[in-house]
Amino acid sequence: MTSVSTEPRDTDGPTPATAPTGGSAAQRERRRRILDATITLAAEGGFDAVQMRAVAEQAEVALGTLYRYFPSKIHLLVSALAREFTKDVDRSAIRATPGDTAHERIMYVLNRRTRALQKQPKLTEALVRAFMFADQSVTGEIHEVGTSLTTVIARAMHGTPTHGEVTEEEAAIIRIISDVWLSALISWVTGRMDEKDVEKSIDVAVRLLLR
Amino acid sequence: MTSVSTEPRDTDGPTPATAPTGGSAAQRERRRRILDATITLAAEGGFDAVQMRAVAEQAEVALGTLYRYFPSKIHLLVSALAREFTKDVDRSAIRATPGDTAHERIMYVLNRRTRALQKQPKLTEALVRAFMFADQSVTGEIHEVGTSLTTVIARAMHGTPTHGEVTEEEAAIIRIISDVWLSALISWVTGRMDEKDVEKSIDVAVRLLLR
DNA sequence: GACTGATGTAGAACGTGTTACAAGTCTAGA
DNA sequence: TCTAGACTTGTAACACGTTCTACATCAGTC
Repeated sequence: MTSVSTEPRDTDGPTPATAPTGGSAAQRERRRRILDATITLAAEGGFDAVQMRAVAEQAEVALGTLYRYFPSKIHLLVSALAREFTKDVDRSAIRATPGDTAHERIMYVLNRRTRALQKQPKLTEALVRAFMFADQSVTGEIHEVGTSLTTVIARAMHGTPTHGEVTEEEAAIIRIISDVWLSALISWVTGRMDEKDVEKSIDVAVRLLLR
Repeated sequence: MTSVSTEPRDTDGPTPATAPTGGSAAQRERRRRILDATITLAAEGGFDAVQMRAVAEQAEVALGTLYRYFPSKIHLLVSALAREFTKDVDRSAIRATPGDTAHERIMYVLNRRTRALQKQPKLTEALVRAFMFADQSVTGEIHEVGTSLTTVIARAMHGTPTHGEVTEEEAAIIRIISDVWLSALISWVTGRMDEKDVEKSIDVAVRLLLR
């Protein structure tokens, strides 16, 4: 309970594969099944449908095991989000982003991601709400998500899949764009913006920041 | 349950004072006691300490009555936030904001608000997390908060307490600043940023947007 | 003053996230 | 093979948000 150390893992026991790698093959497999079940349930019924007992049942693990792998529902959902975003980063590394200007390229990647999320509104609702609700204990997973997003935007900005250096100013701009995108996503999830509003608000932000 | 109307109030029954005004004096008084209890509990122990039974007890109303006034814990907390923010707006209407440039004035009001929030970290945590977790049913209260924030920034931008017109572009800039401020606040609440980071990130955003 | 409908009260009950625990199973090393 | 310890299972229990029920109170109307 007194986990005040800076790194939240490995403080008090033999907790297994909190990280995607490590552990036995059976453990990695269990972890995969759990995250798959999470995504499936979230896609069907959103945040409320991701019930720990249901996830455990669908993943064919005991409830206690589920909690051994993911210490809370929020950790579980944010980890699922992190896994999805990581896939995106890998994809963005393969080829250059289409578009002639930084503005066009950034809008391309963000809109593509936005539309993908909007095709699965329930899933998005679950993941975004978990992300927003996360407290200090989820710092690691949150950071992973942030890094993925930053990397993708940075690559789009430069137009190359290579991981070029970014200046201080560019980093600041990227952070602001991320903030705006996330805020817009929240507004969309909670029904305060429609798809057009989301694209528009990001477009305006990018235009103002890159001028 | 089928409250798809644009205005969420008065759809299905004799629900009393959802709005701050209206109802008998005794009802306004109960509403005030409930929100006071909410703020007190939140200030002491944060989101988790705002337990519906505890709020009801401290406000000296029955649990059922509490739910009649505020249909969920989230509504309750966001309403409390809205009340606090409204006080701010009233204050900002009284006198001009100090500062020679829009940048200085905006930073002045946002930093003042930020520091006030940081003096009561538990309270802020409770309010911000509720705000983030709010779903569609809380649209009204959320909108109230957003309007307050926008108004305060707009006044600071122009340097006058009068409610002058804002251009499309100014409105867009204000929205982005709000987004950044909120994101920074979340990061601070969840321990991913310290006070300096918050001020800095807003300062950078304002500088980039007002240049 | 008595009736009536809305409002408030007290407390039980339910659902779901989380924790606890006893017992079974698997793995590494002797 | 045997044993120790970690891991997994199944299940019960607990906490808190939320709902429900039966009764009390209060305001307005006859």
